[in-house]
Amino acid sequence: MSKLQKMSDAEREVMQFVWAAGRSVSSAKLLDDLKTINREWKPNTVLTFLARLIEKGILTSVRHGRSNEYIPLITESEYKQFETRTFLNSVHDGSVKSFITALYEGNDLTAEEIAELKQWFSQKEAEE
Amino acid sequence: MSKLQKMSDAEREVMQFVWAAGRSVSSAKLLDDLKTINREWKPNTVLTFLARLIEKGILTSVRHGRSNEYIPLITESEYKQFETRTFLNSVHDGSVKSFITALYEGNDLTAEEIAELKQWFSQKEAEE
DNA sequence: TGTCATTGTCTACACGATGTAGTATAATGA
DNA sequence: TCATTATACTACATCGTGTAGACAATGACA
Repeated sequence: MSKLQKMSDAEREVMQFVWAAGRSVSSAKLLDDLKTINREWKPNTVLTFLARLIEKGILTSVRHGRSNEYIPLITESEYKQFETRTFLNSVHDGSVKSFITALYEGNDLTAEEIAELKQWFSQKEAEE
Repeated sequence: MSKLQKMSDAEREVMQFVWAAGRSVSSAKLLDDLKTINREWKPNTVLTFLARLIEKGILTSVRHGRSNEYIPLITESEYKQFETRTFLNSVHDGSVKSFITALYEGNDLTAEEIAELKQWFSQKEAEE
């Protein structure tokens, strides 16, 4: 419940798999999927993460027989929006330009990225 | 010392005043400046933040008589670069476009911002 | 030159988040 | 009904953070 809070790193890793699984996912499948990356998490550990994701307003679950089905309450994209806006406000006073400038000054923008973004902005502006 | 770590919120507030003060600043002036915003920090509390900023590789100090002079080791701009890059990697897999897209989809970009950024990119591209 | 006031460093502590997982409980199928 | 099994509850150490007291060093002044 409550307002939508930030995920921890481990929670984020788990959520990535939930989102990847589609509309909903059983814990069995999730546990299984998680084995593919070799995180040595005990099942209970993952269940704790899931419980916390529920507390944080990111997930919900429905009982299905004796196991749970987990269902995202928000999309990955929505979550990224949330994190992005929060970050922008705290570090860049809400200014996207300050953000871009920071990257540019750190030589963190390649010519390709610049071109790609320029393109993107032109298109969006045209759409207005 | 060490690698340059993230500041906490309170540390960030203090650092803002250090940066604003110019090349270096005495604790006396800093304490004084901080009084202007009404943070009810005891002097020792601020001193703790300063000590931690030193540990985190963001500040250094020189003894000057019986008081300290605090000197930033990095500029505000450099620090923002660091935070920005870290954030981009953790939330957007390093992709600036993913970042911009998130803002756009959240309706967090005004037409003005788009225009401004488009402009900015055109110019940068031209400079290449 | 010894004492005091000032400023800094060290130490402490409570609280919340996080990673980690054991134990208790409830539901199901045999 | 009872063993199985997946979930919920509880625990706990560690770390970051805000907060600040106690103790130490050092100039300044009598």
